[in-house]
Amino acid sequence: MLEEALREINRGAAEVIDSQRIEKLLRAYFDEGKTYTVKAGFDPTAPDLHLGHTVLLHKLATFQKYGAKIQFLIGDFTAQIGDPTGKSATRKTLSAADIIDNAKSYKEQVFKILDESKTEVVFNSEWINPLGASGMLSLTTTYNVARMLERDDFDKRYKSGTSISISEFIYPLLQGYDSVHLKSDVEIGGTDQKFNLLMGRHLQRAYEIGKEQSVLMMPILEGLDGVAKMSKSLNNYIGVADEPNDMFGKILSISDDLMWRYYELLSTATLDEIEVLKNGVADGSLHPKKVKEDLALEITARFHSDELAQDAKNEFDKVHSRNQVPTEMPTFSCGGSVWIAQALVDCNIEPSTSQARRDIKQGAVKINQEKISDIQLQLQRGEYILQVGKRKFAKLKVN
RNA sequence: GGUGAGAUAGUCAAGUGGCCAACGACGGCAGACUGUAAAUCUGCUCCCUAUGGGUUCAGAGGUUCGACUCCUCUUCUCACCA
Repeated sequence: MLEEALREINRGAAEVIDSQRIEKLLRAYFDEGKTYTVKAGFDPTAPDLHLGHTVLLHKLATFQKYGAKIQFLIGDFTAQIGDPTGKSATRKTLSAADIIDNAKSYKEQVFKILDESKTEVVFNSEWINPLGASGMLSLTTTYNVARMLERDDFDKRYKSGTSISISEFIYPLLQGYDSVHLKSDVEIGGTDQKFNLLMGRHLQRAYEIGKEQSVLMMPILEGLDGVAKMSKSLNNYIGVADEPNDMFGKILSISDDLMWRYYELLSTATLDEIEVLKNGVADGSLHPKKVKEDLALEITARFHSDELAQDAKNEFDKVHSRNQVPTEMPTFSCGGSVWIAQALVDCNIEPSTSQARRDIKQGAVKINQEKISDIQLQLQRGEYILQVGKRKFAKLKVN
């Protein structure tokens, strides 16, 4: 039991600092039922979560399974500064109203993964505000500029003469101070957070609270391309708010290699179960597509429902395996006869008539399932199902 | 503050008076093959009812029959010096 817990907790982790302490905490839980605390901080600046963000949530859920109380920290105070991690320029600050809004949408999503009864949601302004000038001052005496500048991002900016505001030096200190106040036993975060996470240990020592948190770092999840990190700006993400059909389709489109990565970091299947799947695929008794479908179903169901996930799968099979037309698609109408290229643009499935022409030439455009090749084609009165490529559909009524 | 280098399509990066809507790479889209896989191969990749036209190469002027390429100023980036 203890061994299994350890394996699941270390699953996918990039680095663990002071894992012996984690083992002790688990032992105390199994032997005496003692609980412990695991902290994870979230910056309420990004309200639209994607699966990359949920990697940490899953890890927290695993901890909950093994006796942890989660301190889900919303960095409402620190968000006013902006985490300098990985940034090459000073961030602009957020208004208090924005922060509250973002925090709210966070909570709606988070409990699809976490057990609410074992989670405490806390805001760090609660203890940072009362700190006052003197509290802040004594916090700054625990560290020095030279060591702060050891950080890669600060170092680069310093050397290149890019501005670093003093408040950005304060950020890691405050994040670390959160751990002092919360007396966290463990803190988890992404590998990019290493410096800030270690600051928690440093400050817990400096403030002599009698423990030093263990730190568990999770890797940054790769996006749909399997190479770059998942991010909205790279448009290789799966948003937790994506429609079931999109979510299912996106997951099924990842490569088989990446699928295992997603299993490791995003599935609730145990390591043993995953091992069985891997062996099955390796010896040919399991089709990789089936395995991927199960993953897509699991994840889609988590953010929607079993039923909607199943619907998404059926829809997917219909459109892609049986080459039929989707049940629902955006519908447009227009009057008179329409030039096909213009119609495709009007239905939002082509960005320009130039692009539409190219696609028609390449045989990528279908009307009512029939490939067309005539660029000059005029659509007369009637109802048409327009299709570009494999996944762009629209219905057009010409009156 | 001084000197030098540079700003080109989604990104990187050629082009240094006409052959440039602009080489190439990546990305993206599409086709073939499939499991909507991945890998691979092929085509396309500013806009416009198009064997033609229009707007582009940081911005504003200028030289020229003609400029992304030359000149002037502006803005911004980078390197070295102080």
